This record gives sequence, structure tokens and C-alpha cells, in this order.
Amino acid sequence: MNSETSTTQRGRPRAFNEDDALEKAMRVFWRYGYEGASLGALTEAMGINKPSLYSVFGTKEELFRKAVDKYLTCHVAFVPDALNEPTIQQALRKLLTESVEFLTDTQTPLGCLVLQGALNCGQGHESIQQQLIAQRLGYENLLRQRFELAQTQNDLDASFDAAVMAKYLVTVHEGLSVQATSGATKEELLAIVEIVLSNF
Amino acid sequence: MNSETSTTQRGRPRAFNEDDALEKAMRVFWRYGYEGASLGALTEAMGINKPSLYSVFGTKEELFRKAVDKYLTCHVAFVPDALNEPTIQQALRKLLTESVEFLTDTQTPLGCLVLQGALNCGQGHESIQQQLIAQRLGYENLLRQRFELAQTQNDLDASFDAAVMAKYLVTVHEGLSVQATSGATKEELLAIVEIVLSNF
DNA sequence: TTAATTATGTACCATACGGTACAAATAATG
DNA sequence: CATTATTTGTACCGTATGGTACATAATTAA
Repeated sequence: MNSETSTTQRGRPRAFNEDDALEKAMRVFWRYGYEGASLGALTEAMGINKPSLYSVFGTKEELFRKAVDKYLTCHVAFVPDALNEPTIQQALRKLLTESVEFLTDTQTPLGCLVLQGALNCGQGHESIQQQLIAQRLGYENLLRQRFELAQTQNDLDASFDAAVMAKYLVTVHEGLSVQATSGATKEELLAIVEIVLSNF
Repeated sequence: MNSETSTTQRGRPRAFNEDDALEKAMRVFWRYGYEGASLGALTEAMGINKPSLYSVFGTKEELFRKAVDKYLTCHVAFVPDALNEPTIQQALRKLLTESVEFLTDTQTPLGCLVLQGALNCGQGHESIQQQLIAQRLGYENLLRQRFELAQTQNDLDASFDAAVMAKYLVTVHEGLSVQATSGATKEELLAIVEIVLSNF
């Protein structure tokens, strides 16, 4: 029954690490978006060939979804972390500051995969676009719930409109991602963050 | 010498209106981005075939640049107009309100062509990406100059950082465009605009 | 050693892309 | 009418795309 975790397997051993390959694929999608990332670019970055890709990760669309999962769990885990800070001021400062560091990090592609991944892809990939939009709505809900929690703690006034402010923050966040991919520097974006923080 | 404005021309007459066709092409680029807009989709929307397209508008890249020009002169002319309002409050309110109306207008594609046009295109079209980025930097400069003018008029305090605030506004504007293409409603975006205006 | 199983590399398929050659069509000129 | 100039429609080219068939290599089980 433990065939999946068994250390011995019948056939020819796999010549690449599945997790490393997925990380490489994720960065290609991150850099070029879903459509802009060709199978050739993907397989070259992953160091494998197409049949191996298909047998392990499925179609390009399935690979993309796995790449997004990895992105969320391995690269943007700082988001829920930041929201755990005790006060809204602390939480938002940590969230936005770390987001700017993340979006302009030279060790990874600029901007955000969930945003750039399917912004303007042609016809035929609407489901991917919808998945990423839903992901961003989830982020918005996370923020709204954090604001509502702060209201119960008297950290935010009862007149504070949590839903609007959550959408405002997501909007700014998306703008910051666009700016990062357009060449804005970390310092420029941090200055913008200070303006945003003055709203709270 | 007036051969260009002559009413009579030698060969077979053109069967389509050049300006109408360009408008149609612009909307396809607006909706699908540079790469997402295939020549097939373009020619179908324009009601012409490929040789006609090439003889009149040149390559796809040249057609795109002409489409962007038309977009700027015919669809976003309200931007410099709004900045001519006498006070910063009036100028920004008009600018952002009309921008939201524009971005969510159901008569045209959602969002902004200059933003969505080349956000995540693959390799080989960097010059187009750079052109659109330069266009957005031009918008940022327009805002900064308007802020500096307001400072000379004592409409804004001397301590106001015009450069940072200009970049902040462009960032929000880009975020609003992303939100519009992601399904946000006009009302939601207008609520965000009110928050932004409270910064001035 | 043989069979069964899994992975790899090559070579290919159908389709779509941007772009063009070329002939037919339509007009003014002579 | 013949000529010349310009546009249109079709049919095609070379390339790239996402995806796959198939033979071969490498490993374990019998």
C-alpha cells in the first residue's frame, strides 16, 4: 500500500529532480507569462525534454497550475505572515515593505506571477485568467478579514470601510507589481509605500 | 505637388476607410495585447485581408504603433484636459473619476491599451514594451509638472514631494486598470478613487 | 538471463503565426 | 481600346507552437 513512498521503483530512474524542475518552470512562467513561456523555453530551463515534461507534469496548463501552487507556498508565504502582526500599522508596513523587496528582488523575476501570468493572454486561456483573478480576490478577502479583526480590537475605527480599503490595497499592490516590471527601483516603490501607509 | 491631396488617383480605389480600420485594429490590440492580437483577428476585425493591411499600415509592429497613437489622441485626450483644472483637488478628481469611467466603459475594451498592450509579451518585442513604458513615464512627468505648478501657486505645500506623488498616482492608475480588466465595477473603483483623493 | 517497467531522446504531427508572391480586378490616362 | 497604376483575394512560405509516436536505455523482479 505504500507503493508511492517506496524507495525502490521498477523502471529506469528519473534523471532530474521534480521539485527543482518545477521551480525552474515557475520562474519561466513568472518572467514571460503563461503564453509567453514556450515549451521550448520551459524544457530548456528545466533541463528535460518534452516527453519527460508531459509524463511528470501533464500539459502546459497543468504545469502552470502546479507552478502557481509552488509560487504561492514557497515565494509569497510572507503575505499571511505579515498580516499576523499585532497592529494594522505593523501588519501593513511589514506586508508592503516585504512586498516591494519581493517584487524588485534581482534573484527572481520582477513583479508577481499571479498578476503578470495571464494579464493579456489571447483567446483560449480564459480559465487560467479566471484562476489568477480568483487568487487575487482571495488576497483581497484576506485583507478585509484582517481589517475587520482590527475593528473588533478597536485598532481600526468602526467607520472604517474594510471592503473598500482591502480593494484599495490590492489595487496599489498590483500597481506596484506593474511598476516593478517597468523598471521602478526598490527605493521609489518604498517611497510610495510610505504614502499608502499614511492612509491608515 | 498636391498629388497626396488630389481627389483622383490612378489605380483601383481602396475599398475600406483607413481611419475606421485603424480604430478596429486598435480595439483588438486593446483587448488582447500586442502578441495576443493575431493578424487573423486583426484583419477580420478591420474587414480587410493581409496584403491590404501590409500595404497601408506596414508590419504588425508598425500597425501597433499607429494604433497606440490613435489611442492617445482619440481616447485618452481627457487626461491633459483634466490636469488643466485650476486646483489640484479639482484636477485629480476629474482625472481619476474620468479614468475610472474610461477603464470600465463597456463600449470599449476594459483597462488601458498602454498598460495591457505589452505587459507580459515573450522575447523579441522588447522595443514595444519599452515604448509603452516610456509612454507611462511621460504620464508620470505630466503629473509631476502639474504638482510643481501647484506648488508655485501655493495650491500645494512646498514640502510636497511632487516626484513621489506623481509615481504614486501612476501606480494607483495602473492598479485601477488591472482591476478593471479583472472584473471590478465602476462603483468599486470610484470608492478607491475617493481614498486616493484624501491624500491631497 | 529474461521479462517487465519506467524514463529518455529523436523525430515527427497538425496547427497557427507573421509575412509575401502573384494574378485578377478596378480605376485613371493616353 | 490599350496602357499604366493601385488594390484585392487567394494561395502559399518558413518558422514556431503545443503535443505525441516510437525506438532505445536503464533499472527491478522473476
